[in-house]
Formats: sequence, C-alpha cells, structure tokens
Amino acid sequence: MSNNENIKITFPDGNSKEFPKGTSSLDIAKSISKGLAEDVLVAEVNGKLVDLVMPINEDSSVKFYKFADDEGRKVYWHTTSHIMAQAVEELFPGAKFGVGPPIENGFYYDVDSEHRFTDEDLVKIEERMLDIAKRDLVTKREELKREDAIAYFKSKRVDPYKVEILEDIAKNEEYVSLYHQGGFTDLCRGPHMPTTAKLKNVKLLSVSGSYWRGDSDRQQLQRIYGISFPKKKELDDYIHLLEEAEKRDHRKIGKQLDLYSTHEEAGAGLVYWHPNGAIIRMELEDFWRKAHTDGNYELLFTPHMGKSWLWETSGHLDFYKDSMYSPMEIDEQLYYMKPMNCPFHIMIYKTHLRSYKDLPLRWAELGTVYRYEKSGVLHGLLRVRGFTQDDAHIFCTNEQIESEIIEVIRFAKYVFHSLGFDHMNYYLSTKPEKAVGEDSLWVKATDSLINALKHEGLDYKLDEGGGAFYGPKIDIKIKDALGREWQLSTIQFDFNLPERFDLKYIGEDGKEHRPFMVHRALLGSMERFFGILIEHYAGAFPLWLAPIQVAVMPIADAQLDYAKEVYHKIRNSGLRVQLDERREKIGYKIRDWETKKVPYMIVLGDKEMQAGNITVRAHKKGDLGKFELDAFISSLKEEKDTKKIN
RNA sequence: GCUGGCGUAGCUCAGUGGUAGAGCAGCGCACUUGUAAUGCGCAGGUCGGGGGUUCAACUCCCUUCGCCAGCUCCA
Repeated sequence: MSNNENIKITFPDGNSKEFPKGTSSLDIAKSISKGLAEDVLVAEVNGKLVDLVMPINEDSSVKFYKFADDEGRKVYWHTTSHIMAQAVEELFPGAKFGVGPPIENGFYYDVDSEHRFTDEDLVKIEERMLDIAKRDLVTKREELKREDAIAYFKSKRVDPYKVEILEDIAKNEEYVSLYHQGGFTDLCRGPHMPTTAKLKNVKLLSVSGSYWRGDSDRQQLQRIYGISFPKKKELDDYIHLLEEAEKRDHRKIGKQLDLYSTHEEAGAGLVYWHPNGAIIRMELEDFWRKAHTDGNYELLFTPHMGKSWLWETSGHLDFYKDSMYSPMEIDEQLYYMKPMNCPFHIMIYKTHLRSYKDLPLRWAELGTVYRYEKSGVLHGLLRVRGFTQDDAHIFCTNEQIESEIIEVIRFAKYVFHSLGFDHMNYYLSTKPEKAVGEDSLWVKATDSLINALKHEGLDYKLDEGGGAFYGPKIDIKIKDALGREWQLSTIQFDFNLPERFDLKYIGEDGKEHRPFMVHRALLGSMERFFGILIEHYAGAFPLWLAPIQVAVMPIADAQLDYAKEVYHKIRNSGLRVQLDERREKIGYKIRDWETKKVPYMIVLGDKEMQAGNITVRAHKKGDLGKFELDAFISSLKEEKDTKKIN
C-alpha cells in the first residue's frame, strides 16, 4: 500500500494520525481504545454527523459522541425508535408508520394500526425490542433516488405516510436514504447506531393520539412514547425520577398539606390560598419586599383595572385582546382587568417632568393581573388565569442600562440562592423579524444584555430572533431538586411603550430624551413560583417558610402543663408552633406531624419534665436527643433568620 | 377544538343491570401512652349534570360539564 492511499484524520484536541483510505470512524475508535469503540454511538466527520461504519476517503476531522453527549443520545433514541417500529411491525403486521424522532427525553413513533395499543401491549413490544437487540442486527444505510424510494414505499413496503413524506416534505431532495435492520426498512436521514445490539434497556412510557402532521383534519395515529439507556441504572434512575415527580406534584401536595384550592364553579384558573399557603406567601412577600427595598427599588400599588384608553394607548387592545378578560361597562366607559402592570407604572412616571437626575427609577409591585388562558392549558398553579406578578420596571438613561442589567442579574441570583435554587441557566433572545424600534436601539440594548452576562461571567444560550417585538431579553431558568428546568425570570427591554406613552426626561443638555424601559420579573408569578417551590421541596419547606414550624406534644396528660409552658415560650419567641393535646399514643402524634412535614417536633414526657429540658425530633431525620429549651429556640431563630436550606 | 382516559363519602379508591362499599380523616366511648397508625362504635354519598332504554341504571345508550395526558419538537 503506497503512502498516497493514506488519509489524515484530525481529532478535536488538534492531534492527527494517518489511516488507510476507506477506513471507518468505528475502525478509528477501535484503534484508540476498546472502551471508546464500545461506547461511541455516532461520529462527526468534517462537521457532519455520520454512521460509524461510513468509509472515510479523504483527510478529515473526526469527533466521537457517546450517550453522555446530546448528539449520541439522540442517535441512541432514534435507533431505539426504529427498533420499536420493527417490534410493532413484527407483533402487529400491517401497521403503518408516520414519524419517529428522538425528543428531549426519549423518543416516539406514530403508528397507524387497526389494533388499539394497551399498556400490556407496550410490555410485549418492549420484550420484542430487547429480542431484536439481542439479534445484533446491523443497520445498513442505502442511498437511492427519491423516485425509487417512492416506488419502494408504494409497492414493496406499502406505506402511504412514507410516500407522503417523500412527495411532500422531501420534495427538493434528489437522493434520500433508507435504513435496513434485519427485515425492517425505514425511510430515514440517519445517522444510526451500527447495530441493534447497542440497545440495552428500554421502557415504553405511554401511548396517546396524535394527528398526522399535527393536523386535526387528518388521520389520527397512535403515538408510542419511550426512553432507552445503555445502562440499567440510568433507566432505573429515570423511572425513579418520574415517580418522584409524580409524588411531588404540587396539586397533590397542595391538597395534602391544605395549601390552596381552585374552584371550577367559582372560576377556573383562579387560586384560593388557604391559611397554610398564605403563610408561605406572606413569608415570600416579606422577603421579596425587603430584598427590593434593600436593592434600592421603590414599591408601588396600582389598580386592578383601567379604562380602554389605557389599553388603546399601550396597544394591548391591538395585539393582546384575545388574552384579556372581556370589558365591563361603567358610565358608558369600558374597563378592562389588567393583563399587565406596565401601563400603570407609566402613569406614575408621567405625573412629573422627570430629570436625568431622577434616573434610574426602579419601581416594583406585586401586581395581580388577569389573563384569559384557554381552558385546555390551565394546570394547577403553573398555568392560571389570575396571578400576582413580582413585576418591576426600570426607567433609565442610555448610559445606565448596562449597570442596571448587571444589577438585575445579581439581584436574581441573590433571590434564587436565598430560596434554595442554585442552578440557573441564561437565555438571550434577540430581534425578531417583526419588531418595533430603531435598529440602533436594538443593537445598544442587545449589547448591554450580552455585556452584562459576560461581566458576570455567565454562560448563556442564544435564541436568535426569539425576542419580543418590542425588545430583546434575557430569560433565566432555574433547575429544581429533580433537575427539571423552569423558566421564571425575564429581563426585557421595551421600545414600544415609552414611544406610545411618549415618556421623556430632561437631560443634562436641557433637551428632552426618551428613557429606556426594562420590564423585569424574577419569580414570575407568586402562584406559579409557589407551585414550583412545592415541587422543589416536595412540601417539606425550610423552616422560615414552613406553615407550622414546631409541634409540641406531651406523652400523657401528666405533662400537659409543662407542654403548655414550653409551647408558650416558643410561641412568644415568634415561631409558629402548635400544641398537640390529643390523648393519643406518641407514635400516632409523631406520624401525624411527620405527614404534615412539620420541621421540628418536641416530645415531652416525665424525664423531660423532671430535668426541665426537651427532646427534639426533626422531620425525616428522627430523634435528635435532649436540648435546653432556650438554646433550642435560639438555634431555630438562627435557622429561620438565615433562611437555612436543609 | 380534537383523540384517549377519568369523574362514586372531606381524601385515596373498590364496585359493573337487582336500589352503594373499604381504608384514612371526622364524631363518640374506653385506653394515660416514649419516637411513623390503640381498640370498639357512630355518622357520612340524589355514584359530575341532564335525557333515554329497562320491571329495575353507579352499571347500558345519548348528551353536557369538568379534570388528566397528548395533539410543537419534522423522513
């Protein structure tokens, strides 16, 4: 073999090595290590994801992806969905197939079959999939002309859905690819894992209806969802996560702990905060208010409704009317419940002629708004029709915007850390196609957002063109205890409202200028945040938020007087405490307070009464032993005041 | 809106043509108790609403309301 039969392969670390022409990335992986060859699922050759078995015929850069990488995981799940289709075809001959992509968590395949799939079928399909995996079928890619593929799906393997995909979606492609594994063939771009044997653990999760190409006038297919993992532990962990999420469902815990309710007969999507929930809300609000006044915000209160003039001027009646509650007529004037607080804050801004010396103005309000959400999308506390935003508006000058954004980001970090959320992700959204405001404003504002993120040393994901029509924004998502991401905060520039309401300030030059306006919500809404908080803590709130912080329980009536003494001392120290006087066994009382997730229980029997001390039990942790009452109270006050997270 | 599932006691659920059941919670009585359920008893429901079939409907049929999951993530 002469030297010119070799090609040069460059790796991500910059190293390179020569291989014979026609070598595959799998061969390369094997030459590096056995482990890599085992784990690698797909390769990126010259920036393009390809099958591992594809021969490489020229000098190339090669990168390997395993299951731990997004790219590898997608391929793993994609091939799994093909294996599922094969299993379905074997078990239910005649089934036709729509689309079967990998998704954020797992994969699905849309199936058209006379048979209606049940949970028992899913188990059978799973078993068959593992059987197909054991057969170690090699996945083979075949490229052919589009017309030939159409002919194939019209005659050899009749599937009208694939034909439609080829005739419609893929109409601009000259060549398309098929993937074969054993007797199964599917139309697919790929790439795929080299063999079905890579599939080790799979769980089919659910089956639900879905319309062919999302069109409710078309055929409805059965969509089977599933997920798969190379390691059994990963699958077990995932199933555990699903179970845990179900246990933590805020609607369930909200009922168990008597936190809130909603009433369809009194208006869907409107939240009633029960005493226990109200305590948590008051604590959150107190914290929120103090944080804002400490952070040099001023607090506002504004009305719940406004005349149509306000919403005509703001433009909400033009672009937001469908989401607003219908107006009520008073004195021949139309009044609307507010869907946003901004116009009200602007009204306050306009009560004075503002000077550059007044800026920045940072105005915050816990403002309750009403938005008409479709009944199908309402969901517990997470999607409601009436909610209280922790809203703020910052009016500032051109020179101030960057430092203001930096402050908001720092403020958000502080607030979330205090509430027990340590993982935050940042998303920057830029100018969409339809937008108001001059380009120079967009550039200036977007730069200030980027600079602020960089200044704080924060990584962010870019959503090009994802901004609102009135300005660019940063969204902040937090991760909860189960690793789920929730979008809470948003920091948005607004070039629209200052224009519409003709906001101005007098600059140093004595001339009128338009201020920048930034909308900012941190928690998003009290209702939604409450729901997330419930799930994050699974109802076992940190001491400062717990509706009942301490339960005092005598073992028998003989210690009741002593228990009352202890109870009053704790109560007078400002802690939320309850005395359990019931004549029940101590085991019964403890179980009861444990299920209420009360952080601390104080058990008082003869021993404690005689020694003048207390025995403490902590939620989930059990007996902590004996304490002096005063010392215990001060440690609890410390825990409460520092908002300690357990 | 569409598809599927569900709607029975305060809560969690069983019942499937012969006029409704359990556990927990509640109330009463007894027990005076040492770290996740003491025992016995009582009470509690127009089986989501309306209509129909039937001698008889929680059960079957129609209709309506609500809840849950999904209907976007492109061969």
